[in-house]
Amino acid sequence: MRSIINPSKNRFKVLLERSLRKTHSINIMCNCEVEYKGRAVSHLKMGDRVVLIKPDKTVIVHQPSGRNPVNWMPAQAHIKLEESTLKIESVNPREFMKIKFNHVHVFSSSPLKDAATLKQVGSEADMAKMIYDNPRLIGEFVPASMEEQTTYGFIDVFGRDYNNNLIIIECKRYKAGLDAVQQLRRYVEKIKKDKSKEIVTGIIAAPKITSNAKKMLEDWNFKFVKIEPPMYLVPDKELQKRLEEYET
Amino acid sequence: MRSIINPSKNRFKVLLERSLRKTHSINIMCNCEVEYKGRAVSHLKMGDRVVLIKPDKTVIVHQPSGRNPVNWMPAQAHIKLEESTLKIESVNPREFMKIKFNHVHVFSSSPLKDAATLKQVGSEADMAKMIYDNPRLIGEFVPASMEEQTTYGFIDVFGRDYNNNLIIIECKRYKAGLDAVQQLRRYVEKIKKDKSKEIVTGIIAAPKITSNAKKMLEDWNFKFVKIEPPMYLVPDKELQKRLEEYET
DNA sequence: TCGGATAGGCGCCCA
DNA sequence: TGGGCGCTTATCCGA
Repeated sequence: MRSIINPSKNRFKVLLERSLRKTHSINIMCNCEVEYKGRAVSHLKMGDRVVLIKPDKTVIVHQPSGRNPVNWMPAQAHIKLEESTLKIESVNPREFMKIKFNHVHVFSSSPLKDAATLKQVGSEADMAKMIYDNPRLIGEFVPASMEEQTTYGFIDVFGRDYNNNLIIIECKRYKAGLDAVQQLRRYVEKIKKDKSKEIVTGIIAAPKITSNAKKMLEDWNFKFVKIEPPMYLVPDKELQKRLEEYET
Repeated sequence: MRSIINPSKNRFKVLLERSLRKTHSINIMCNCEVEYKGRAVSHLKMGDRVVLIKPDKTVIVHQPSGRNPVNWMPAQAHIKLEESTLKIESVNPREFMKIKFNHVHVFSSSPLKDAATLKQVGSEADMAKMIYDNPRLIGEFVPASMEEQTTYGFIDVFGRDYNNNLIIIECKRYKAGLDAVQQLRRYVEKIKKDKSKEIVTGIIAAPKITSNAKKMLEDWNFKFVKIEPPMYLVPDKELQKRLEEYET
């Protein structure tokens, strides 16, 4: 575990090499320039950033605002330190990134251990399962299978109405757009053709749908069923109260 | 600028409060637990992580591997420190995240300043522009407009063949899949209807296309034209020149 | 704000 | 490995 403020260039190099060798997680607050070439080409001029290097060799560069990194390299890249100019170069078969450090404000590293995995509820798959287990949510629906395979994609929930006509349900955890309707349409057409059925009902199950998607849905005689994903927390009284407490 | 190894809980709290007040960028290597509730619900048990807090109040939690954060809160959230148990809670109108710190390995913060914005070449828009400026890439094509508007979406490049029939081009910077073909299909159908044209040619312009997308393309009598996005792994000098051009 | 679409998207799962 | 697709996607841009 190490943390150094304003290390000299030599010192920084030694620290970085040691931390990489020990596969520590590394955080560098610095002024730097970044160059990327591979799936696109980019250049980022001088500025202060946070550079994160993980034991798996993931490199992530964050500017002081925003949720997403401005530059990065995926895991398994090869990291090389350039002797003279205080650069690191991360390379994999299809791309590379160079970081040129002008000044290191803070260097810190630590041998982080983490065996935990995120437990999460509220995904589209959870939604599909909820519908499968509670077909009444859809109405006249007898579920048959989940994750039905088509060469044109996976059908979320598959079943029949009480007249034995096929029903295909596409779930969206938030708001269904044109792409969702197109997806559904692809499945419906594929199934109609493969199983030689005349009547196949397409249903979008989502908490919301965009205006245009609704229009397209109607053009194609599909249906929209408003369903909230399980555990989806809508802005509610409790949260509002909590917020008000903090707005002081 | 500050960096502290293994701060006591009280010390950590004081440091964090000061850094937040000064709107520094903050890095915390720690053992923690994370709870999230909002667009989904999640829990992450004890483990070592890197917590990044930016001046815009973005909070990002990274495990020691992988490119993506395991938990996060977008900018503009309200951050609160809980007195007794060494937690921070980040709240916005629709979600909140709690981080409970069991131990802080390293705390560091620094007033990072960064005015630079990423200059990048090789986007889909760059591709569309390239085609618009060099219609021969497509063949028999007279470009008419870029970013043509439909209620059902934006057409990348729009034009005509030598017989004055309409051509719609959908660009993809990497590999075109089923969704790309569906997108194209949506535009073609819309234009056919709106302009009462019989013949509208749909073209996918991309470096690659998936096998299934190719099949669907053929079903719909669309065409695939193999085109690389501009600046996709070109030599250094040229890149430098090109980047400079784009920066003007 | 809504709606549509891209992203160096990432990451997961399944054939 | 390729293909399809969800994601607390984020982010941008236009109406």
